[in-house]
Amino acid sequence: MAINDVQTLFAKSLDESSLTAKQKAVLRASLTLFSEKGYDHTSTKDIAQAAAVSEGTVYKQFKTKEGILTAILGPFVQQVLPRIATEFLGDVMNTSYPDFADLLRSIVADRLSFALNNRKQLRILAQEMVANAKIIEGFQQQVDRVLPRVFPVIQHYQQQHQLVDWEPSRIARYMISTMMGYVLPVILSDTDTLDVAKASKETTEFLLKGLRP
Amino acid sequence: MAINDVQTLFAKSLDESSLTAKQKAVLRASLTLFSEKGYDHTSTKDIAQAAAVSEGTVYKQFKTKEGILTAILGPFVQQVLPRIATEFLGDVMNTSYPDFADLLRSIVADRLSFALNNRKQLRILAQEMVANAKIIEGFQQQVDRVLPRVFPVIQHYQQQHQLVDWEPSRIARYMISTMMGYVLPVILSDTDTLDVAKASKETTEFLLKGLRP
Amino acid sequence: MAINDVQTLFAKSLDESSLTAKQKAVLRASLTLFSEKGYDHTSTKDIAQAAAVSEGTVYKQFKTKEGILTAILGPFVQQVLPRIATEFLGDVMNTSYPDFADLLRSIVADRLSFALNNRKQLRILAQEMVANAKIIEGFQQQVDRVLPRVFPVIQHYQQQHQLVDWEPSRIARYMISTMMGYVLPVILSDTDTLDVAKASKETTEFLLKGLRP
Amino acid sequence: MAINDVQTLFAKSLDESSLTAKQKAVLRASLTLFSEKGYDHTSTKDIAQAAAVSEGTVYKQFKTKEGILTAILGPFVQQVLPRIATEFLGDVMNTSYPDFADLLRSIVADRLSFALNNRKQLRILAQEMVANAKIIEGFQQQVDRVLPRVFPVIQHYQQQHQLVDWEPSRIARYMISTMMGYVLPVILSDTDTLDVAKASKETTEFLLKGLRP
DNA sequence: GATGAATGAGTCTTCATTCAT
DNA sequence: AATGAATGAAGACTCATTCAT
Repeated sequence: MAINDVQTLFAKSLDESSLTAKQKAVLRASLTLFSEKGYDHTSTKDIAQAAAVSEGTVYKQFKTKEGILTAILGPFVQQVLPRIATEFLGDVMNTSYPDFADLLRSIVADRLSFALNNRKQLRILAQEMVANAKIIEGFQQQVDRVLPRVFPVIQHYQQQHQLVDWEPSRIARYMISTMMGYVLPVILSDTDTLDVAKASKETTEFLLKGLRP
Repeated sequence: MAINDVQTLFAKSLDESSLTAKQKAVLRASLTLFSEKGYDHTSTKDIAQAAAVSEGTVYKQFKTKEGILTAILGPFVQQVLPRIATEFLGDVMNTSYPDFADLLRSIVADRLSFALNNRKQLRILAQEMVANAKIIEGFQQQVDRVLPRVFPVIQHYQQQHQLVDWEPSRIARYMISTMMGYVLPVILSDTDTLDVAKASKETTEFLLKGLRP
Repeated sequence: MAINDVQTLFAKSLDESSLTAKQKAVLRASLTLFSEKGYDHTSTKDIAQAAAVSEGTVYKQFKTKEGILTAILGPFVQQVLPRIATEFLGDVMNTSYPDFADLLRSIVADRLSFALNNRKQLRILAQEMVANAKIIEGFQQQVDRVLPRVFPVIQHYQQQHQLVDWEPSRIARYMISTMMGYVLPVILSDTDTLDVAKASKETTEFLLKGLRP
Repeated sequence: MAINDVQTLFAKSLDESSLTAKQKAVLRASLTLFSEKGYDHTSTKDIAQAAAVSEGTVYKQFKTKEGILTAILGPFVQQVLPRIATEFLGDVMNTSYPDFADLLRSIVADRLSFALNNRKQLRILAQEMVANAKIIEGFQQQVDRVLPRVFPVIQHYQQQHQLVDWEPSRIARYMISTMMGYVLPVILSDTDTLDVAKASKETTEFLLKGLRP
């Protein structure tokens, strides 16, 4: 399953990296603080204290404060995101669901779980995307690279008359929008929790209705 | 039409307010700078310069920097938003569209235009909602107050078998999500422009399919 | 009696002055605020509000903030103080108390009352003397001018063997010190009140013992 | 002798404290500047420059500007003052002067020296006491705690008919007042210097006369 | 590698003072 | 005479970043 891969990949980038225990602590503390108080409102002093480390240590590996953000978001955006996309597409292709309904069910459940498991990073990502024009462009580029690879899949089901004959980008938009409708509130307010099973079922039900020919 | 009212209302709150020409310049400059660089990355010195005004003047009316934000977002969230909601519901009720399709077309076109016309404020609102736990709560409260008033309308069309028999909140969620799918990218990246007519048509088409019984 | 003269003199400087009602209000408000929060911690805005007057009005008569202080302390130090000293000496000389004890009783009662009646000004005076090297010099000059005129009186009683044969300045020092011992606590903490009658009696009793030949 | 202890104690609190050389420079510079220009008229920039240190360094140890004041006055009021009082009383009790005259001579010489050696701090203390209601209360509390411990000593000499039969608090008041009469002018105007030997002699002479039965 | 003292530019905010109306 | 909007120079404080130990 892709889900586990996501976590594994991200965990790996922490373990494989030539980071000392203290520097990992810095990253972990930063992840929490950034998602709680936002990047701008987190001082390097805060991070050092939360990581039980001196401020000097914070700057040993990550030359700047933005370096920490990059260390958290960079792999997420530039590696983890595309790679899981590829794997995921491989999954889809290999399994080659005969039914679009089955594919949709798989996609939705997978993505919702992913979002739930990576709430903190996604929250930081959202914060930075909204505050930082540069980040949003980087994200846009990744999306633009990944999305077209999904189009053939969509077209495949359109040819089999299982999907309405709209532009693939439009269909992708609705899929993403509808999932976001469940995910965004959870990311923004840490209070609510998401019943993934129910949400997946509802999302699939609506999308199947709305996207059938 | 509600659209014009929105603009009028907001324009009024600038004109009616006991603000000097210079103070209005402060507000206008802040609106632009906040939406461009974000609230945190805009210094009061920036604002003063952009408004061609001294820093002292900035603080004459708006006691604090946050006061400026409140002056921009406050009316938007606490007055404009609810008021247009009420007016809008009045519109809907009075006109009493016999067809849900007509209602939907009206809603979608209206909301998309509103979003487009208030891009900057919405961008700031998004920034603050993501960065500021308090703002998101205030927004949530407004939503919680307005949304239930829409439910009867939904139920009305359900009884007439024009709408699928799901919970009103779920139906509202999909309507909002789908519209957000068009609006969010425009808000976040000021580059793209939205073809409201086309977007309205597409949104309506999809929602009608997905929400019919 | 000298006491009333003091008040009269000070009141006169308010009434006689070519000040409008509003400007007098400024002076009254300043007197209160300065004595409560100190000169430095009182802003001209505070004064304007407390006097129910615009900031512009504050500056109409008193060109600067220090001008207000001068308007309050100036007459007190440069006119009122010396003048009452003169009058008082005239009193003493004219009445020509045969007994030093009678003179002392008169002096002490008079000065303690004066201090009590002018608490606020004295408090401000104390604040400024301690904070401001210039003020203390001005005060010192006045003291140096007034004090020598008291010496003959002291010497008179020394020649009559009613007063110990110390330097007049030393005798004056003890008289002032002892009275200050009662007055200072009252000035510094507005809470206590002084039983002038009792204090006068005690002070006189001690000084007579300590200063007799 | 208590005198040396005073200096030692205060010097210790500088040396023992975990302060860098630079931080001590900050404290020294502040002590001078505060006593010269007053707390309010000394900016943190002034302090930094006088200490040949960056403003950041000033704030490293002393979180706020008031923190510097506390670092200077705090130990003085809360530790040094009471401790020397205790030690001093120990001195008095142990030595158990048979003659009140001897005790008085000892007290007066000791206190006058102390005042002279701590001019700067006392000047700042005076400034703050007059400007700051809180400081004066803290000081009052210390006085209220220390003074009653002196009363038994006074009563002891009263029983031996060496001291007039007034309330101990009244006797203490005159002792303090008379000493203050010599000390205050020196503290307020840094120009004069005090001939401690002469002042002690005079003070004792007057008090003995004034306080004998 | 790790520390934390040191830096200094930058931030929000206050305030005495001026001036057009 | 009176107003209060406007000014801009400080002021206290923060923070990312560097460097000697």
